[in-house]
Amino acid sequence: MIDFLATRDCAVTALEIDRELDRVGRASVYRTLEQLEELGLVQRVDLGRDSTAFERVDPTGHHHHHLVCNRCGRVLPFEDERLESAIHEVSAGDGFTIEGHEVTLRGTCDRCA
Amino acid sequence: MIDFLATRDCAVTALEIDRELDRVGRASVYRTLEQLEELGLVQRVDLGRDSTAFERVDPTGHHHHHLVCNRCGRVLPFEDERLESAIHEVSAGDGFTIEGHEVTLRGTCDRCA
DNA sequence: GTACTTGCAAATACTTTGCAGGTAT
DNA sequence: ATACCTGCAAAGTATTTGCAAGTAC
Repeated sequence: MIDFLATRDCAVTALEIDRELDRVGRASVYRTLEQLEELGLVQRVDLGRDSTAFERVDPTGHHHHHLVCNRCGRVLPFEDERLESAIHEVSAGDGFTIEGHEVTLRGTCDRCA
Repeated sequence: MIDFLATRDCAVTALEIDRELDRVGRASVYRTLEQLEELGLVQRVDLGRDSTAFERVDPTGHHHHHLVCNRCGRVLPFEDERLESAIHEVSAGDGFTIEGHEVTLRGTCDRCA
């Protein structure tokens, strides 16, 4: 299963993994994802679909965000340097310590337009 | 229930609404939220908690994003003009038409620090 | 009356947990 | 044998749907 996740750069849901890997039970999928998340190798991304998606964390710190199609649910990755720096300069104030961020853009993809 | 939502500026989950309003059944809460969402009066916000949260949409177009505490799950609103403009300039390319966006910052709140 | 809305209960979907059996040391 | 990992099945939680009863017109 680890190998399978390694082949996917972008978000995959727990059920997708379970569906594609016949030899692995659902329980193990969830348990493994939980462990990988604790180790910081995998990250939970909430895309508003029926089930939660996960994706591997790039060890170089490089990361992307997601475009989600409102019609078909397709998820596409994107990157934007300006957006990243704007986020890093957000001062939350109030003693809130920011540790991570997540950006989701919603709209209509080329196939559904 | 509409009145109840009107009093809350920031994200509330369907179950919180159900819990606080004794006279209203769960089913009606979900059905009403669905209708309000279609009318554009309420917006679904996915904060990675167990259940999906909703919040009312400000008719002036003014809106905020969320800080979510990784330890206690508390949700705080924030706004940032620079962040908004950076998002509006993201060109998705690939024929993807952006209709909305959602930003979630995760970290530790003052109470949990 | 008809049309629409409600709440309850049942159904469905996703996720977690208990447990028995298997593997590795 | 002990410690750990697995899958299955059962339990738990969130959400949706069917339906009968209630309200509005």
